[in-house]
Amino acid sequence: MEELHVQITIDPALYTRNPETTELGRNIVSKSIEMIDELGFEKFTFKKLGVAINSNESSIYRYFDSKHTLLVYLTSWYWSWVEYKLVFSTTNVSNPEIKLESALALITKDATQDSAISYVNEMLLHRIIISESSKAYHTKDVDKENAKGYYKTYKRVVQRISDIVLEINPAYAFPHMLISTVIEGAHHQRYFSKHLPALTNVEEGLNTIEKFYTDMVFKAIN
Amino acid sequence: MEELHVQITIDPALYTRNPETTELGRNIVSKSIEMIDELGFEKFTFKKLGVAINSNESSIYRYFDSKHTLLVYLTSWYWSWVEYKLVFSTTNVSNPEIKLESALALITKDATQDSAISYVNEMLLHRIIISESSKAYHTKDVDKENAKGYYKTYKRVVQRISDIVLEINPAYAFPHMLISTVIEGAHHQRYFSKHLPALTNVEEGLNTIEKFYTDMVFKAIN
DNA sequence: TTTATTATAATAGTATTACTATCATATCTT
DNA sequence: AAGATATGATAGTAATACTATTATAATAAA
Repeated sequence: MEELHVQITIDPALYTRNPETTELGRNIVSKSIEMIDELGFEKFTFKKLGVAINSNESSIYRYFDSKHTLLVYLTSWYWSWVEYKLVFSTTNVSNPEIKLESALALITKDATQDSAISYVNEMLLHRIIISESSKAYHTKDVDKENAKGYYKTYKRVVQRISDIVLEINPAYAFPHMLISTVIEGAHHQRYFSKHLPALTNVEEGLNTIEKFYTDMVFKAIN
Repeated sequence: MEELHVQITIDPALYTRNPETTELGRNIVSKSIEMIDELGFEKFTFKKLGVAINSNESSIYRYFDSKHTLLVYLTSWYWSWVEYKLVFSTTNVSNPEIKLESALALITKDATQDSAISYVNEMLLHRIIISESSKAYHTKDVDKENAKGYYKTYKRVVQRISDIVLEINPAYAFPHMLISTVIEGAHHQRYFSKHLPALTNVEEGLNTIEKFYTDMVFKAIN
């Protein structure tokens, strides 16, 4: 994929100062992605991040009011980016089967190097989504946060792909279930293939995950 | 389900003193299930647990060497219990399709009140599994912990159901992927239906989750 | 029954975390 | 050059996830 002019808009509820607009903000986002990938979310702290970017813990708190909202911000960023690619690859495609196929490829494929936005390493971000993103909504505060719109980009992506499913089969009753199963499933399988291979049947270099879920979806909706 | 004599054996790697064998141990397990369900895993602490059971934080540490291993212990307990029910409901059934159907019902159905073991509230435990269990293996130490056998009960359940799949279709290439997708998917859908309904299509009292995944599995393997 | 063993309780302590508050300084705008 | 705003530095707090030590209570062995 070439250098694209992507406009990724994140809900202001997810930050106190918009990190896109300043050097420090972009450093925070950029380095936090690297560090969460490296340390895992639990061992990642704003203090360590401050040291790593030669800034101060207190300055980071001016952008994000908690470690948790930063994680939600990053997942939201990821889904915005997926949404952008989804729209890009499906508009002007009239055949809904083909649209669905590229949508499924997008959500099940392994991360590829991208450089749509200079300060975000999309490959690392994808890895974070796989190993850490479920922590974003497995909180006691989900309902409150959902009401504030924290997860709406994710929901919108699911909605868009569900709509393609309905174009193919308007009578299909479970499009959202099906698509969220594929999304979460693809993440799990990729995680399992690396860490708990007994739970999967992934073979290197064969696109097993993509094929498995594409097959599953088309069988389910017909 | 009636009162059953269930023998649930947990790997000694998951505790330092076996909680089954003492009153205090059983209290720890019992109350921790209630408290994790109520507070969520993050806000649950050994100190609060100590207060709740009129015991001391330090005493709890003699049974479990961390909050994290307690969670792994509980998930292992859950999978042992599922395994027991699985074996119970599938042995002496010759038709593999029927076996698979009851296996799928077991892993996708809503929690029912059970009382196989007095000090474990299986319904609450099931709720914990749905909202917290993914935190058990989404750690930077997965590989180390997997090597120690922390997740083997879960893997064994997946293996057993995969074997039934292979009885039906010996040529099917992705049984583990399929079954772990169903297990994780069913948990997610149940969580989504409660907290993020835009991601699902569950309707009250219609067994949507069970039907959806049963249909999915049989379509996938044929 | 005394003794030895073991389990539990009580207390204290530690490094770290996830913040908040305050104030000084640097930078940018008007 | 003045005012506004962003950042940095420092300090502080309550809580967390433990560890270590010592005392006491309950149980088992001699």
